[in-house]
Amino acid sequence: MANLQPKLPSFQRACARCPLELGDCAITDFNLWQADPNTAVGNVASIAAAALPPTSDFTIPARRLIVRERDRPDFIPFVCQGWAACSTTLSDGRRQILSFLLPGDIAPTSMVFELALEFSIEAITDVHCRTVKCTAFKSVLMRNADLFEKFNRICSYEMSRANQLAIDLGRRDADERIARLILNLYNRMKQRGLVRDRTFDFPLRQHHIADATGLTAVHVSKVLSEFRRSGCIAISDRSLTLCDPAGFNAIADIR
Amino acid sequence: MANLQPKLPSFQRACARCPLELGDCAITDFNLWQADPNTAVGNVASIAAAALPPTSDFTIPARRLIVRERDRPDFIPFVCQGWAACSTTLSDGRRQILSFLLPGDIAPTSMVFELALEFSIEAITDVHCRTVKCTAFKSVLMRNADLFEKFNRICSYEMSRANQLAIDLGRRDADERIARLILNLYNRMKQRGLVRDRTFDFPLRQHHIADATGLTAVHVSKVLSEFRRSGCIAISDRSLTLCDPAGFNAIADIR
DNA sequence: CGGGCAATTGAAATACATCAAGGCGTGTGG
DNA sequence: CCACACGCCTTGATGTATTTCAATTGCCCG
Repeated sequence: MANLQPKLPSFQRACARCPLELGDCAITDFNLWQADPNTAVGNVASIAAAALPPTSDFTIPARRLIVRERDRPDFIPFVCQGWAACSTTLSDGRRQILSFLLPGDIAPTSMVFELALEFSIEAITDVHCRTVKCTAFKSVLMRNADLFEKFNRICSYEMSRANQLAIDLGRRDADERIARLILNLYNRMKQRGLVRDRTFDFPLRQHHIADATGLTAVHVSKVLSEFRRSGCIAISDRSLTLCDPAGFNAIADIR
Repeated sequence: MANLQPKLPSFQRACARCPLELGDCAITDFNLWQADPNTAVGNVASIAAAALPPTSDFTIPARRLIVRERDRPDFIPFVCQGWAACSTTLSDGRRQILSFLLPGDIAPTSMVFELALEFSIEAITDVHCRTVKCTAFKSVLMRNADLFEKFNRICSYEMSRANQLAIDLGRRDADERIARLILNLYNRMKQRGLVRDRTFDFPLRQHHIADATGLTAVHVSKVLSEFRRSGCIAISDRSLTLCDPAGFNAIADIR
């Protein structure tokens, strides 16, 4: 994977700019850098070290599951590098992706409290995770009002994103759904400082877009071709450029 | 409305059986009966009375909005009687219903913490509500671990319902969506002791079903006709009977 | 070199939307 | 009391967005 450095030092390199540049990063929010003394800086280090839960790190290769539906993991992962997808699969194989996890994201917060998972999390690229034990995480949240509030904000965001998804799937056509998905990813990457010249890493396969928008991969291919032909976006070599933001927002019915 | 008694005494009558018969009722969970001395019984009365937030009651006629999108109400309503729908509307009029509120339900919990609402709540039948101030409710939750846990369970349920909705809208056809909606309502009414002989009050218009399933009212009419013709369900006079549970579960792709 | 995943493209099928007309029940104003 | 409008449901005819099927290509990887 082009966007992933080879070994564990890679984690630190990718994260080196994190507490400074990343505006919106769950790992920073929850103070997990501190577990790595090399990355503890500024106000991050000032939060009570005693409150820190133990973490553990690992890398999952692309296309592998990180957690499986109906599992009961006792940890919750944070994504340090790479992209992942949360999805559920029906008995006959139909699949719906509920959310994408980008670098800096925490997995769905229901993992902290729920007994059995209602979704799988699958690595799209190679994914470097840092995980926290649920019990430890819960007790940190209970003892630290600030972290608790951050956690609640994330829960609210999840809820509102889930509602948005339902509206998009129920009441928007294919063009709108796909354009909105791409813009959502664009904006989240931008918040994290991962967009340069309107261009960002875009590792999704068309079947990921299909499963996220409730369409088929064939139709996604046709719509994307049309988007490219009209000059709104350009996709090449796993990266996407937003060529005509105004036009694309119009397609996405934004504003 | 057949299922609504005339005046305020009606509230008490409808609720008289509540803490005893209703297995799954947010109003009971949060101890709001206690505000009415006549209905405080058993362990309900045993919870610290000091922790009780003040409530206020009112009735909203059918088809009226209870709260409007983008409003910032400082209260959260509980539904004592009647049905309501939470929905969002796009600029061009397309509408998606995100959830139905049945007797005993609390409105979406985001109302407690969010600043601006992302949905409207509309009375389907005449609705009798009991509302609680958000600030008072929050402080009760913070002081009472038991209530806090109940609140969290409701949040989790909301989240998992929102995900279910996305899956249904993204990956299931019209028959499945409609059957699943009806079964979901059936089961929730049953939990509340409001199903008798497989029959329950069903005040939804076909356009409600359409807006909840992402279909048009015309198509809903055709699908429902087919369901009736095949003998799975019977609908008459605002009430619905589940004639063939096994067959209907099969249509809904359950189990 | 073969084999599997990914993307593209065209033709045919289909699920659902849209359009249109009619019926039925209910409230309302003359 | 009737006329009329209006909301709600039904049904058929037609239109269309998206799926399904199929064939082809490129590409990466072993």
